[in-house]
Amino acid sequence: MNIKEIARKANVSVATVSRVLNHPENVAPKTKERVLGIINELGYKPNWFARGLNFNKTNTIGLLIPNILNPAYVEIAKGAEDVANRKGYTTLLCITEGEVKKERKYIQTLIDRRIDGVILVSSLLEDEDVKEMKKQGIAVVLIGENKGNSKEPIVRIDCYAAAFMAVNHLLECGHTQIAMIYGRVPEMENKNKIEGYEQALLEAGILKNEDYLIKEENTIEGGYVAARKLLGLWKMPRAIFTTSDLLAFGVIDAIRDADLTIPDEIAVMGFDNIRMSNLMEPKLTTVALPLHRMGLSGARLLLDVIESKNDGEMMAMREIVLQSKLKIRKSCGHKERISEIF
Amino acid sequence: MNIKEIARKANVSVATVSRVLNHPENVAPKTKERVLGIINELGYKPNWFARGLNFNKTNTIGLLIPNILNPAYVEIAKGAEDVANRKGYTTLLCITEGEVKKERKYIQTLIDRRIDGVILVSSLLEDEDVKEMKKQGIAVVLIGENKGNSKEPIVRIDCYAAAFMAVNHLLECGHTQIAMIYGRVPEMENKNKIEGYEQALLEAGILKNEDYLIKEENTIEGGYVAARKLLGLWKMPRAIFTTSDLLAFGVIDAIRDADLTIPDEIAVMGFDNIRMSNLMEPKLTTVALPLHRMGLSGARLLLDVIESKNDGEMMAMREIVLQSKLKIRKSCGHKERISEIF
DNA sequence: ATGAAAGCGCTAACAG
DNA sequence: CTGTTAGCGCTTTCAT
Repeated sequence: MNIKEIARKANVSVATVSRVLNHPENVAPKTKERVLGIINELGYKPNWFARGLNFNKTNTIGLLIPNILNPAYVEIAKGAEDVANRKGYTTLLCITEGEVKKERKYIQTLIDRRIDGVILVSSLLEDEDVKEMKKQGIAVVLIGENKGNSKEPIVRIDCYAAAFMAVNHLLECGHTQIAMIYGRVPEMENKNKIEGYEQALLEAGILKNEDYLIKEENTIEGGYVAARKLLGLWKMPRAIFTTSDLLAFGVIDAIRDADLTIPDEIAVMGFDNIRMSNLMEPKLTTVALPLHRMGLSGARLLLDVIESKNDGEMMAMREIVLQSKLKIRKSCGHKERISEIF
Repeated sequence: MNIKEIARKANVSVATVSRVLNHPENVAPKTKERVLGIINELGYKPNWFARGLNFNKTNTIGLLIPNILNPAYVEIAKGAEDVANRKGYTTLLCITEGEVKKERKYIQTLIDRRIDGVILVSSLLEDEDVKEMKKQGIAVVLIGENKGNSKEPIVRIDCYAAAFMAVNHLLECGHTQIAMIYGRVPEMENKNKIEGYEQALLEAGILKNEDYLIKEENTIEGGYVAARKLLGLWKMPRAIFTTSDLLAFGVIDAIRDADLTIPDEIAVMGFDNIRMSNLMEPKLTTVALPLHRMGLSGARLLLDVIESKNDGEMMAMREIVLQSKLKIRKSCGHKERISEIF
């Protein structure tokens, strides 16, 4: 069923039907009523393609995240989707598995489908890729550190400071043998976290130990594997800082399998504060990120860009830096016990 | 840039360019080469809308799931997306929050966008809604029990049998005071699980206790709340069967907060076997579902329907029943200890 | 093997 | 306020 059919049944021209749908204010109440009646009665829906062909606007955004089995990303995605939905946009969720190749492939389909904009979460895409998208008229917003460090609007947290804070907490708990396990992705974020970790040690006058810095898949399994390496070391670390709660979960599992106790024999610090981090035994001390808010802000930013572009006014570069804070639970020992240690 | 431009630069007609793209076998090698050259050089991409206007095929499927923060659904989604992706389809992930209203809204946008098919996971949609979609030419496949129990192709597991098996295990462990916490959604699935639970008790000659059957949100928080109620009962249950691992997590948390020990003082049985269920302390005994495979099979089924529809051959109703099995870990006590109990 | 031209369903400028 | 009509970019007959 098409607009012509509706026009015929309503005894008007297709233009009038179209107007009823797009500029109802320009059509006589009586005809409007009649046309609307027929439309509802027949359940007519304008053809999406024909519409797009004219408008070249899809009311669709893309959302690229590395891994959907990591609740941290899901939280972000959920925040973004909420906003998009509320504003009448549909979201295309793309799981990149942390592979640039997959990202590029997704970007291509997204461009094909003429989406209005895209949110890149911890993407490995280069400046060049971003340029390409913008050339195709697609708005781009970043969440978290991205490789293509171009001047796009971005929502992020200060990973360097967050890691510094986390490691400092470990230090305050009396630890000196502090290892760090970081995920292969997100690349840039983890780089900053490493700097924070190293700076904290440096300021505490602790020499850095290459064996204490391990890169692994950013998954529970990755954490497990990395922890095994650490636990097998001649001089085992007494505290492990991980760049994600998922990694921390794996670490905890490995420590349990090794019959060591947390936090007495070894402390574990997470990062993200996903829902399940306080279900672990012991409850995980971690860096709390405003994940949902990150997604929210990112989507808002993107929609702003899209709509301001429609109005022709270029948007100035914008950067939103969100706050992270330490969530102190049980896995790093209690501050009250510091005295016991010394 | 459009097909006309390519045609001009290649000194051919638009028809030829179109043919190069769609029926390359019908165009002379030399011209084909030349046109392809220009296309690549200019990075030309056919307009998605114009294409759709002719084909009325979008290579897109929709995937409705109740909750993206439940890893069980995410696993299913991932399985489906894998298949879809591999076959060149894009997936529209829709999070329904277990609300029919949201489901209907999503269905409407999906229809608008002329997607080729949709996978309904534990949907609350009625037969009528499904009819509507099919009328609009959208293929429908179900995963899990759905409300609209229409004759659509479906992938499911036998929830009744699974619950029966789970409760039986609890029985074998010597339990008699067995409670059940079930989620508000998925509705039909949980209904079947209740039947399995009641049947198992019946066969064991245990009278059913209305206080022992609790409905709550299908989340960690829901499990916590429900467990609190149970623990506050005059005659507290000594075993709790939950219809999802997420609920079980909340239950475990509540039990810990009440300073009770699992499984000695109270046993917990989960359902789904999501990745994190063996990170809990104690490791969760649960009903293992082939989640990824469910998604996989669902997507394959859907694509079959879509493509067979294209070939005009109607597909017979198909039902795929997958196997669930008990994953015995620590949270329900050890079988070896049954003797101790008696 | 290629081109001309008729649509696909809709929107919007233009004319009345 | 409403109708006529020319596109939007592409595919596909039907000729040649």
